[in-house]
Amino acid sequence: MENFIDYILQFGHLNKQQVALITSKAKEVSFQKDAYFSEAGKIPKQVGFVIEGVFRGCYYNNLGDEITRCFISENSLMSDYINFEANTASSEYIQACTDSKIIVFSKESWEELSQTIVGWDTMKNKMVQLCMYQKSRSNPVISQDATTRYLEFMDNHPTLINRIPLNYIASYLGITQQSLSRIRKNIS
Amino acid sequence: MENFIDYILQFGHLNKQQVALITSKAKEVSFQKDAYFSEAGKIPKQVGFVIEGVFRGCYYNNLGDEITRCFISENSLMSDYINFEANTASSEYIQACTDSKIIVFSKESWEELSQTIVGWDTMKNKMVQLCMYQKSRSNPVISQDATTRYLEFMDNHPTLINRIPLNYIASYLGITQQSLSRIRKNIS
DNA sequence: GCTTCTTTTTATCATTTGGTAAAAAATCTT
DNA sequence: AAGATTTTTTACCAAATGATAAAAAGAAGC
Repeated sequence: MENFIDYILQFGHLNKQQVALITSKAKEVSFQKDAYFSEAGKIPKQVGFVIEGVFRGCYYNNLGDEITRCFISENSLMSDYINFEANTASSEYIQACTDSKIIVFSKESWEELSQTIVGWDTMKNKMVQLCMYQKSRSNPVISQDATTRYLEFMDNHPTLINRIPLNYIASYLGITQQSLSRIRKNIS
Repeated sequence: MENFIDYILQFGHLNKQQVALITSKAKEVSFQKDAYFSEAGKIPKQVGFVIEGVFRGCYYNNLGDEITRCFISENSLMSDYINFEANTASSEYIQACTDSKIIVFSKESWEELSQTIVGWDTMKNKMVQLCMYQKSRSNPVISQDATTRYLEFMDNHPTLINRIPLNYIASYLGITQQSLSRIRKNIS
């Protein structure tokens, strides 16, 4: 929980009372590997913050291929935020890649914070926007070849490589698992 | 200007006075083809809204290749918003692909609106977040082959194909201009 | 209309990546 | 420990894309 408080204090100041209020609204939840935090076709009802573990955002294309769009690891906000706000169904899944612990806020709690803490909305929006921005910046670059994308992935996510299956990483990088295996061999 | 008012009214209600205030802060500006709205290394000082024309977000990689990250056409918000808000230098360019007309708000004007119009911040953040979200969704999908990416690009941007140079589109799709030319030939 | 400059296409060959199949290695169950 | 399952690696060949060079087409200036 302290990690989450540290995280939000990056975006503005809060007094002890306010911190206590936020803490009281948060709930710690465990997720087993492969469990879904959010599912395609359902309206996202929660905002999460990853305490321990790794999640991924993914979807299926018209050929049934599974495509990983992003990874979310420790000390990151996790939500299909646009659909969460708009009360609309998501088109993606958010799935635990490992056994995980997260903090969640229900939609009601999340909205109550806006009404009771002056300045929370500003902090919240900075948080959400920075999140979206960073995600867009860490994505693999389509004009680079697969080897370069893999090397940059390891730069951006040095701790992930040994924690999640390589087929997730391959689908994130836009290549087959076999190609990724070949690339790993050629590098080392 | 009406287009911009229609655009913002999607995100909330405003009375006539409020609309008039917003209008008074906006300035219409022309951009010639190739001119920069925003530049790498500089702090973005304006938020724009495209009335007529097409812009692109682009940057240079370590080989000096020019890479197009997005296109921004009529009736869209245009800004390196995170750096605009944070007063930090951008790492990208926003460049006019055609002669264009846009509306701009200076940073001062943009912030005055927050202080004078109740609810503007909420509308503004919805706008910005939806913008970021849509941009991330319309990006070429890295796991698709170049032909599919090109076909989806034409679906997503049917009006762009005849208005902007093909090398911009190629760099957006992550392929060489020669490859794009070959793909176009094979399709038709 | 002619020249110059820019954009787009074509062509050839090397390299990268995908598709398919199978083997090997690692992990999990019992 | 043995068997079953999952994950990762290998191998082979076909297809897609890149690199380089050059030609063709189109646009701009005089």
